[in-house]
Amino acid sequence: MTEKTVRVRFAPSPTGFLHLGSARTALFNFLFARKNAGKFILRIEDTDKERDKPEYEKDILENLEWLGIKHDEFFRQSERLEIYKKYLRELLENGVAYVSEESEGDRKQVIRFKNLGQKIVFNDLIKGEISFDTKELGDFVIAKSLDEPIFHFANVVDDREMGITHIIRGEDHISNTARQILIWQALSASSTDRGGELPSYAHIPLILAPDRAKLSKRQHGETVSIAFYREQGYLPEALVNYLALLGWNPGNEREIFSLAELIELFDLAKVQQSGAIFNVEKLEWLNREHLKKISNVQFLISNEVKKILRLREDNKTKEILDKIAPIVLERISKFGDIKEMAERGELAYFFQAPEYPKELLLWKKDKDENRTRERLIKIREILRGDLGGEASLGGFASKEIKDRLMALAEKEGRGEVLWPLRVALSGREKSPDPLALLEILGKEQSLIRIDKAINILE
RNA sequence: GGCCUCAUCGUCUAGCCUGGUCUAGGACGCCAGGUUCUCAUCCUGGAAACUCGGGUUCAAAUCCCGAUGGGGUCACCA
Repeated sequence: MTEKTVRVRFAPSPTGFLHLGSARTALFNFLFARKNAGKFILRIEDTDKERDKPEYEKDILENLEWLGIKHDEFFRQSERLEIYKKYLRELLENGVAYVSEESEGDRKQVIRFKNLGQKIVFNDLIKGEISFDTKELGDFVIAKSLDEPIFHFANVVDDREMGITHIIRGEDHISNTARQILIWQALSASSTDRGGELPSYAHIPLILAPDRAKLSKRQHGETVSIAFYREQGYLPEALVNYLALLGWNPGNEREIFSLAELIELFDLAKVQQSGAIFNVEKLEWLNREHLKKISNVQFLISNEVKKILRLREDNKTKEILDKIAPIVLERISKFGDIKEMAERGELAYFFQAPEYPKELLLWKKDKDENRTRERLIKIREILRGDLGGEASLGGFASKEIKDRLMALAEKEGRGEVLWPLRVALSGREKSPDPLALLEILGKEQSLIRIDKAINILE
């Protein structure tokens, strides 16, 4: 049996930014095409002169590319008006369509499809058998004029012309399917040049907002657009992974996938039948998982920190950036979180000595200023290498230094020693552990900050 | 409202087709405990679901019917 080459299309209209739902539709089409060694066609359905905007098309193209969803062929309906006109004429000549005089609407004449009102049954790859009685559709409009086809018509003509074998789209199109099949059949009967079997349909469930309604720009704002997540600093691979998992799963418990792995595993039969609520928390988790996987994550984090803190490019800065990148990685789920860290003051102290109130130095279980000061002095002695005259043993923040600090902490109480040390170094009640801080700041800077703390307690 | 469609933890889901192995598994989130002081990470544990009602059957989350509930769609938009 020779199977026809799989050809699928993603057909957005440039009336808005690429949003979560359409991106997932594009993704499923793309995965299906790649999995089956077929072609993925991108077709811009810009037949609505009033609402289409070039910047929306640009946004769709850019974000699809960002996600890694590459098309094999590209079309724009506004450039194919002659083709629709040809078919329109043909249907008119055959009496399948007719020019109708209108009393309502903004045209006095439109082209309507002569609907015989038959029953349409099709087998949806995801939903199963679906049947419609097309009687209630009436003679629907297929074009405003010979030069202005509307969606249903242009869409079907192109699916025929482009040899589409599988139509994978959102289930909000289910009710459009009946009239599109009607048009398809009419075209099949009248045109001589292109035959073509009716494509298979696969209507995928919708992505829902937390209120269970279909995601829409109007109701749910900018959080529905891909660009929004891109700006927040999510990884495209995480978004692709999450979108794929919304309504599809491989049938086992695995959840982390690269695009290549998704292509390998994708199967329409495993697509869900009911809508799925978009959950940012799971996306954030997935993004964290992907952050851990990408090789240049430390470099990217360093750059981001440098940019946000407006740091100079010197060796010392670079050294610190390299050291804090892993620490930042542990605390973010997306690159955008770095900015928030900076705003909360969780970054600046790495690069300049912090200001803090004296009370912060005091550990909750021992608020005595003198004892705290004495402990800091002991810490200073250890760091200087003043204790026992063995300063030459190892470098700064070496195992010896750490062992001594911990020995002191064991003796005096961990919180009693480590808390004031951390505050002295970071000026904050929440930070990485003080030993790590010592390593990042270096001997000189650490001692400056400890001296400062000792002075504050004087 | 008509038509179409769907229904397992709060959320994403496995299991359903080919009934028994399901006292229903995993993940996110949440809660508790642990890991050198705080935070983060990590580890361990925990709470949490088969919408309801009939039927078929020795046996139903799984098959059938109905109810209820959710969603979609009803343009000279796509």
